[in-house]
Amino acid sequence: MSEELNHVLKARRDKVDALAAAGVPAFAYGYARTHQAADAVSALPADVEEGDVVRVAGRLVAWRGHGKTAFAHLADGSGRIQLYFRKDALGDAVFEQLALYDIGDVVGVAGPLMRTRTGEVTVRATEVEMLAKSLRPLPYGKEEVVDGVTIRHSGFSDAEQRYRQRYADLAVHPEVRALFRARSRMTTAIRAFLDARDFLEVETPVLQPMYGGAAARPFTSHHNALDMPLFLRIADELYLKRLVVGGFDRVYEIGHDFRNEGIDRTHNPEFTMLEFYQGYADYQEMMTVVEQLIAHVAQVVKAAPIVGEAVPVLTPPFPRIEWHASLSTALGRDPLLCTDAELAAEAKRHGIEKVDAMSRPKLLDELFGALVEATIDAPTFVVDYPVELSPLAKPKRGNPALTERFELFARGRELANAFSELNDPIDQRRRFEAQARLKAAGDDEATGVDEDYLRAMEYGMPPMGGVGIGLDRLFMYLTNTANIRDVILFPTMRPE
RNA sequence: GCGCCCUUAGCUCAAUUGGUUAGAGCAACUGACUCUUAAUCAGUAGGUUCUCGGUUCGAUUCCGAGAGGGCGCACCA
Repeated sequence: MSEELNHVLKARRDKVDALAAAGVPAFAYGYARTHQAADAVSALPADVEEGDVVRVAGRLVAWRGHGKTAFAHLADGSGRIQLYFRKDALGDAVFEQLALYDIGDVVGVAGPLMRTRTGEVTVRATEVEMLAKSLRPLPYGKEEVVDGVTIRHSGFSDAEQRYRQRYADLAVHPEVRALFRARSRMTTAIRAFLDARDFLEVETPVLQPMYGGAAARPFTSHHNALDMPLFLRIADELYLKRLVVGGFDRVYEIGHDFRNEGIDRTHNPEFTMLEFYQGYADYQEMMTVVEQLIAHVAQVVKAAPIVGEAVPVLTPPFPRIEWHASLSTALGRDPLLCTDAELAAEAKRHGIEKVDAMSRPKLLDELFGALVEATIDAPTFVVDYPVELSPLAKPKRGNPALTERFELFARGRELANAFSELNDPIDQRRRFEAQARLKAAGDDEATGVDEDYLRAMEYGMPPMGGVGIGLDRLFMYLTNTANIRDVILFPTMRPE
């Protein structure tokens, strides 16, 4: 249906022409509203039959014509309200124009509030105005009541089309709007939480001459005037820590990171990351901040309409388990004392595949994932990871085989990752150089030596705790959503 | 990247073992109806069955290739 309009679309185009012929524009410039729909509904006192004149505007979502009268429902951001049109109140000419109105049109209506025989607050229209003619029918579903239970038939259930045409998905699904409102409230709550603790929200480059702060394949681009490559960031970390050097002791950023990797139900190429850094704090302090933050936003999302029911009540402190002790218990032996061959044998025994191709850190991580992470349901901190698994964290005081790092797990998934941040530029240079060797050897996830970052560290970087939280994943956990595309307004899709 | 499944009217779905003109609800169009709310009633119209190729007297149905999507696996410190 590219060139030839089908009859449904054709009929709507014809109505635009018919409106134009009557001197009525199909697309307006504005409408002076006095009430949102929900406010208008509550503006009629219970004991009053006829109230004030209101002006409401929104989308026609239902239409029931009755000859010389018609009922309709109009929906806006607040909810919906019923409209009542009478030929004798509107006049013949205006009433006949209503034939040119369709479900989906954006209209403005003025008139006094009234109550119908069934008690529903309704606008008895004395004026009606077309604000935007809908040329394409929205796929509204239907509701029916079977044995007293309301069953909603979605008119728009194809997941692909809902992602591609999120505007239509939102327009016909109030629960989808509720979900994304709740997500926005979560972000607002995070900002309020951090702002109240003297964190400064900052913006750091998305386009970076050198990417780092995580291990991932980047998106690459090119700046024409400078004739140089630029990369979309894979993490915020290194720029935020530069700012701590500069004297902003507490900073945070909420923004998109970009990773040029596979797409599945928990991965989108661009995703929302919260990172925050607190000078003079170590990872123990950051654990307290994280559990308070998570518990707070859970409370906020729980208060959101419709989606709140699924949200768990979280009460700090969250349990803490040690990486080493928990894996040793699950394994029945000390993993750090095992040879590589013994680790590979254990991994195989626990159903992990392709163990022969795995490095020692990878084997440790796989074993922990299979034996411990997968069993964690309620939010739990895993602390003190082996140094092999944590190249960016400071060594643990008193045990240099471990690092001061924690991850927060819930429902088997990682929600947060944090360290006592490495602030020794000499050590940092060694680690960068190791990365550079991997990169030279063909590892496309390894990064190079970031000389500017080293220069910043050499000026003196305060000790600090740093935390990264993937906000898409956090929101998925809170609302029990299985697919990341359901919490991203416009997920990445192949071209149609 | 691998495996399984899906793609039929604007939307949601049917179509017997491969068999007549691919059906239904909603939406649309025409008409009736001045308190309806899944409004109701009567009628009309609407299709490149994802694309290309093959098998067959005959393909929505079977086979091959391709496109898009879903789920699972792999990858993602």
